[in-house]
Amino acid sequence: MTALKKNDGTVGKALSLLDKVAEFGRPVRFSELLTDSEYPKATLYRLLQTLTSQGMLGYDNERQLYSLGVRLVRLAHAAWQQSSLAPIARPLLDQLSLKVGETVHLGQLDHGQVLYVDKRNPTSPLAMYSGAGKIGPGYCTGIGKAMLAFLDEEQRLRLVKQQSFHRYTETTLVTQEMLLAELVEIRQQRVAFDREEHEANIICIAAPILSGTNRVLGGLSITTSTTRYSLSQLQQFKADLLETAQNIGKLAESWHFPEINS
Amino acid sequence: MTALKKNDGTVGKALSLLDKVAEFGRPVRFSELLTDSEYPKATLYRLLQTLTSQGMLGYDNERQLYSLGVRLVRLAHAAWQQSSLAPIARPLLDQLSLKVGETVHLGQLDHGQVLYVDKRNPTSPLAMYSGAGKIGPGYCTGIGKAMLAFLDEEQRLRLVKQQSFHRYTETTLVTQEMLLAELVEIRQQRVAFDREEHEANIICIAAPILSGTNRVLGGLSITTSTTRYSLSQLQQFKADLLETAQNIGKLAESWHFPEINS
DNA sequence: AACCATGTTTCATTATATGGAACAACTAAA
DNA sequence: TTTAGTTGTTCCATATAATGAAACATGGTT
Repeated sequence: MTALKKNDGTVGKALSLLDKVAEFGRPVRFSELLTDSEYPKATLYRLLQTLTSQGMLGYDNERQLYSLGVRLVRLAHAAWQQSSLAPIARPLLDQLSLKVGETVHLGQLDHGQVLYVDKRNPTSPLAMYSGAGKIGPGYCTGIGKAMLAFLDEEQRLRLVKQQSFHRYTETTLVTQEMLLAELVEIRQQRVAFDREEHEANIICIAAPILSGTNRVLGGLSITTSTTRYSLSQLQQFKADLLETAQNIGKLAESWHFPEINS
Repeated sequence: MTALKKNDGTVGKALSLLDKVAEFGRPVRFSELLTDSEYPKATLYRLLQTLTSQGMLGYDNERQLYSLGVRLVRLAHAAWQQSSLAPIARPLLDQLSLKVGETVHLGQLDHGQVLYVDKRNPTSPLAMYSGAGKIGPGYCTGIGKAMLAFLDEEQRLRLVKQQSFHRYTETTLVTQEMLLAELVEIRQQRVAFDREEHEANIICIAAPILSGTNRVLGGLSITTSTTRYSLSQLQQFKADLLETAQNIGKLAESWHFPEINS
């Protein structure tokens, strides 16, 4: 699941622990971490101590539970602002969502998966963080396939091999071959569809966001349900979707950072 | 500014680099980091390599710029969900904001500063992340003072000493003594006021969120401007504020984590 | 009182990080 | 074209920090 785990010394080990804690999805005991840890007790213990003292983990003394620390929230705010497409794309997302009246997602590639960095839901405005930071599979979401399709061949093959191919629904693509064939199709059409591949009744149309040099920067999708639109009816959004995606790409491209005074 | 920097070995150094990059607020060059770095070139270089390969930093090859990585956004989503008050408090914030018709903030303590983890703005529903993750000073915000006031004496003194006491406005409390005196008052009244101490024309009433054992879990505030309410009129929110804060505390307390099967 | 599970500390050994200096690659000036 | 000046990358002997087996606490259970 977690892509590469090359050895980056102590720092790598410490950071992998953060993922471990995140995986649990709840505060976790030392012993729980120990059981499926590759490190011996003392080592694990000191790593946790370090991370805790650094504020990357929180520790509840009474209950002896480790959880992800608030420092992460602070850092992520900065990360989101300075290195995601979200701040740039914000007004364009607003516009698109308003125009089509459906849910709009903005995503980026992260280790072959889709990291959602922003979302607009025209019916119910949502509280913050409810969408950003979530991840989804690359091989069975519209944004994921759109981004994979437009990578250069080497990267594309590498990331396709990394996919876990879990069969979520009947239409999920479950082999590398099926996915690769679909990606060819997507490159031709310039849009990807999610045909209830990840969740029943949920469909979407998605496009990649490309830089001037055709590097994949992210992906954009319009999501709806089969009770509202048929797959073929989604085609009607294609023009608006492509236009917005292209505009975001342009904006990101021209986003040269202020003065770099050395 | 950055509170404690005890030596936590290599991991500590690496993490402090993340803060450095975050401080810049924009993608940054190697040489920029080098100039105000306490580490020699080679060391800094390898730390950056490690962090980049770990996805904690992103690197733009063409422009040679480091930025905070997407992995942080993913981790932070988990952190926010599992270790902040926000998910628990969400419905109560909605309720309070709706009832009083003013902006509501939810914050937690982070190294003597206020880390805002959620926010409700009744007039303009905001996009995600626009508020969560931001930090504010502890000594001149309502939530900050409310939380400081209810810490045990040892912690309170320690954190008060850490404050930087910058004079934002005429009413900012700029000495430890003034702040400590104010904190006594706050403990008596059970609410704190921000009397335009951080920003002109912005006032708020705030209360701490306490556990059953009176540990400070966070703080809650109702913010408005002097054009809409006077300071004394803010009193009218006191009952609702205290009730909500208490309910959040209770909820958090009873939030015992599912099964901890070893 | 004896036992067991969980968490913490010690310390000799080993592996890793360190940083001065050399090396590239690229620009700007001579 | 040469020379000097940036900025980024690699080397390698040394110093430092991480390691982990085992001993030690601590608290709960029979």
